Amino acid sequence: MDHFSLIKKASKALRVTLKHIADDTGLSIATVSRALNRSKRKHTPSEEIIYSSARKLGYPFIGGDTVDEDQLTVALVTEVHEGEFYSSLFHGFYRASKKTASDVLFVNLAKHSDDPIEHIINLSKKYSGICLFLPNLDKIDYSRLKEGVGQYPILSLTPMKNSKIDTISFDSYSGGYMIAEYFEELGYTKFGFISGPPAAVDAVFRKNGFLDHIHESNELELVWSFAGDFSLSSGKAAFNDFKNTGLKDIAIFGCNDHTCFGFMKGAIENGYKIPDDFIIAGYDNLSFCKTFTPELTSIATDFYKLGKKAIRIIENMVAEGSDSLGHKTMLPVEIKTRSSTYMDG
Amino acid sequence: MDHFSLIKKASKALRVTLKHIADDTGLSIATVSRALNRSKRKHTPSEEIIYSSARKLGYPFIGGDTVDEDQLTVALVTEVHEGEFYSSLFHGFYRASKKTASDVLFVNLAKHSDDPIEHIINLSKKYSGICLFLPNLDKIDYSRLKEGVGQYPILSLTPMKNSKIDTISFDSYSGGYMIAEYFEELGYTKFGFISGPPAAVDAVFRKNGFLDHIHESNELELVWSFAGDFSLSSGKAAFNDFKNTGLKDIAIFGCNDHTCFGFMKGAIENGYKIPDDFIIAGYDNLSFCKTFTPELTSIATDFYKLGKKAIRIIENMVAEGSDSLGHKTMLPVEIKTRSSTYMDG
DNA sequence: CATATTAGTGGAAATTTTTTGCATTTCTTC
DNA sequence: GAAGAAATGCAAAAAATTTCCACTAATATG
Repeated sequence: MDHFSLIKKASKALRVTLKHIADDTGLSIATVSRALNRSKRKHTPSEEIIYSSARKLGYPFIGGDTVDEDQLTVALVTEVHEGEFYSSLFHGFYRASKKTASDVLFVNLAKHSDDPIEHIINLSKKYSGICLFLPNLDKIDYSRLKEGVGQYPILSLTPMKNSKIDTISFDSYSGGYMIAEYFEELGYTKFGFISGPPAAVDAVFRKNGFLDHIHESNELELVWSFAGDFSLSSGKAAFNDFKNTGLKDIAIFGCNDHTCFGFMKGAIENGYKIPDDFIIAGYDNLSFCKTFTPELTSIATDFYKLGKKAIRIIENMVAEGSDSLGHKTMLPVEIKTRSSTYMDG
Repeated sequence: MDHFSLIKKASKALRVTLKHIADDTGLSIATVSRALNRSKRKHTPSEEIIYSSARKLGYPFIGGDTVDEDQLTVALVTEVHEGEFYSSLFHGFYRASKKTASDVLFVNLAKHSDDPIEHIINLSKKYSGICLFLPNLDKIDYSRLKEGVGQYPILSLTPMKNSKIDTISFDSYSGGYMIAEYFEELGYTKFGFISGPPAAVDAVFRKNGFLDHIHESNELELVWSFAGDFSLSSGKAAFNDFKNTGLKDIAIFGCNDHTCFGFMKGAIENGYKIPDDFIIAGYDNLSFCKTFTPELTSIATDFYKLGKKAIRIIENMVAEGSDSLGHKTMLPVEIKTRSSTYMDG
């Protein structure tokens, strides 16, 4: 079973029996039993009514998705949002599940749900392991979760400072660092930076990596920075700020691609030439990096590898009976250099 | 319950009982029963082993996701792929599920699965209704499906010619038509067109709508067309073809946004000015339409409305006990005009 | 038109599964 | 090493499911 699911609330688990269905449909228990156990559906009126009632009441012995023995089922718990990111995440895990013994089931958790933590704890009864991508959870949530699931394979895909739960994420720090190194190799000494929302731990790591490399060298200097929020419009705002400084020959790192697109859009509309007037690199390697003119240099993250590694970690936890104790796994990222940072030809 | 799920194979449903778990764990049936029925988990070694075995074997009475009475659960069956489209689709249905009495569960179906049709038929036992987005299914598949589920609420989101299953989709024909009308209003008489893959029925409708409006008027003329495949690179190829014609002052409709981005990219690299040298409009209204320079005029589809309408249709089918008989529902689309088709300021 | 034939159904017995009472064992703590 | 707490297994009790059998209604047959 590889599910994608989102469950709302867990009311008290009163077991549904054939008697309930019989009462609900007005038929006898015997009839209900027979209808549900027929190997081939007959689609008679009674059968339709029985199935419909069984679904409504949640009778457990319907739907033939029996689990393969020795196959783990890992739940990837997220909130669905718009944007390329979620498709990439799901698709990466989905591909990974085909290459591993385990299956992945996508559980969408409603943010405003009565009690998301309680809900995740319930999921732990059903699935062999859980991967969480829920950037909105705070430390208290994670503590409750850890308390609730006990020794259980659980893994967060959101880097958390000082978390008691194992995390796996991309090595954002190195990503930022690589950008700075690359800018230095190209001969730039004046650097600029557009930050993301301070609450996004991941964005802060990107920033730290970038700035740390600058500070390691006396030749390199951060001459401009702007507080963005990951959005296209904040990229545009960043450009307007940048324009007023009159700076040129500067290498800019925007901490995600969207911000860079906004910045470049503003620049092009104001007659700037990229990479002549400045060079710029982003983070995420969205498919649009190759669409934009100039094509945007960016840090690529591989969601297939993330999925594979996450599943492997869960599998190991299950096999060894070991616990999630706050280990951090970082996945390498890759720089994709394109024409936003060098001349064509 | 609002699930997102993908199920692989359905082996013969041998019912899992406490005895199986007891045999598997080496504990007694009584111990297993007690462990599974405790209101609060204790996370003792035995309990962990019991839960793990229960999960592995697929014991049904675990995981407290009891279904709300009178609430329908609709399964949206897709294959997960990369790209903004799937996030938008999932997010649209997800938002819609919050506004309706029903819940949506996303089922990802492996294309290469042993027998996807058999699998969907099994899903029909479990869920109140099914929405399919599986463009790869052929007419035979749909017939088998219809045969297998009998009178059951099922709905396809892929337009099919002559399908026996109800379909709901965006009004692609009108989308193409609107583009041609809009081009005419702007005063253009020479039109160009880049098609999509012929297998994509939806793309063919877009084309038909566009061409039909051209043919309705004696003033309008299709002076150039190119066979694309929805990809960025086919858009670039289209531009190279277009360049050789030397045409100017032409209004081009690319049957999806990606193709247009490729076309515009090629044009800009060759020193063309948009919208001065030609105007262009796409289809899908991807978020990147606003990012590109010039911003791309496009046909917007509203996935929230699609989800809401699809759920309503399923709800009606359930309420009236009516059948899926090949009705077609078209959802209006909207044109978003941007600077790829008119001057700024 | 009466009479086989067939499919569907409910009652109740038979069977299976789950829960619970109770004695025993195991583990922990002082 | 003993007392108390927790966990376990056995077996009885309870609950749930399946099966047997008789009955009914609809359809087909002579």
